[in-house]
Amino acid sequence: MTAPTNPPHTTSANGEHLHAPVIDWFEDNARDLPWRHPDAGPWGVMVSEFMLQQTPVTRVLPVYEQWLARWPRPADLAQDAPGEAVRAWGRLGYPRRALRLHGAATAITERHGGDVPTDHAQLLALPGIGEYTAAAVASFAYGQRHAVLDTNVRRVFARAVTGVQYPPNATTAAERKLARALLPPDEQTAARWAAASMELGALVCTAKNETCHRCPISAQCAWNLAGKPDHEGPARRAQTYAGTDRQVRGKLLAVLREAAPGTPVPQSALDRVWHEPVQRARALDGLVSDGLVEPLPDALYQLPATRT
DNA sequence: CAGGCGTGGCA
DNA sequence: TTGCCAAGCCT
Repeated sequence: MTAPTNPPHTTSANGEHLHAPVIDWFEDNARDLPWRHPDAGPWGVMVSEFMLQQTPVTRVLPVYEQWLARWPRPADLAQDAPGEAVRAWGRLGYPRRALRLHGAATAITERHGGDVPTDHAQLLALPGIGEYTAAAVASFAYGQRHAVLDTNVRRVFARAVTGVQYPPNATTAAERKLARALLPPDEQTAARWAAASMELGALVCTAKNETCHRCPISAQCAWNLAGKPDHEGPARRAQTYAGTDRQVRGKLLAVLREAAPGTPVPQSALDRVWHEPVQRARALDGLVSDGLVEPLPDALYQLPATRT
């Protein structure tokens, strides 16, 4: 008994047995995404993170390329009207992200000399950047050691470590604690681990139709070893869309996006997108109060031209 | 902290 | 066809 083998209940405490296989797998299987290129820079990483919030990679790719070509630095975006950001956002969805990205670019220009801040707390203070995005930018763009806990990583941890099919609906303190505990001590390794564990969740350990035979840690996965039991408990509440204000907002904004810059749209054109006047008015009011639409005299509307 | 917030692809 | 899902944030 000279070799100090770990007691079984502590072998996964720090995740050492997971780091190397997942990172090695990542070396061979990472997608070649533009924001992973060195020339993308922190701004490219940040733009990609905004766009990837709840939106699939395939839809982000073309918009990302156009965005970076048009606004290669934060100051370039800050100089333009917020409505131009909303217009360029296209059909990515959740257009308030475009407004917040514009606001973040403005703050970076005014407060950080035009450079994406390196500090997690300063990133977190920017509009549209929450716990996940702050950690992602700090880790992916600057190689720092942070727990990057997105839906992919949460699912990987739920299965590999906790042994359940799906993580809780909302991120828990226990998950954050686990993510920190699993973080490799070395900064550079931690950054690789963050990207690798996320990619594993995106490509192999997916929500549906996971492909465990391609997983580098299937032999150590608690969920797999338990026979992949089905999720217990209430299903995630399905998000409805048809007939909601969200759908009406989307239709209204689509009309305004398609109008040429500097060409306001008459209310009558907006009225055609939805038959029910009360909901239509409520949706338009919501867009205005969100700053996504700017009302003008004479019942005209446009994407926001004034910087705030 | 539960709910609001877009959009499109796929099974 | 309908339901589910996709690198969250904000209030």
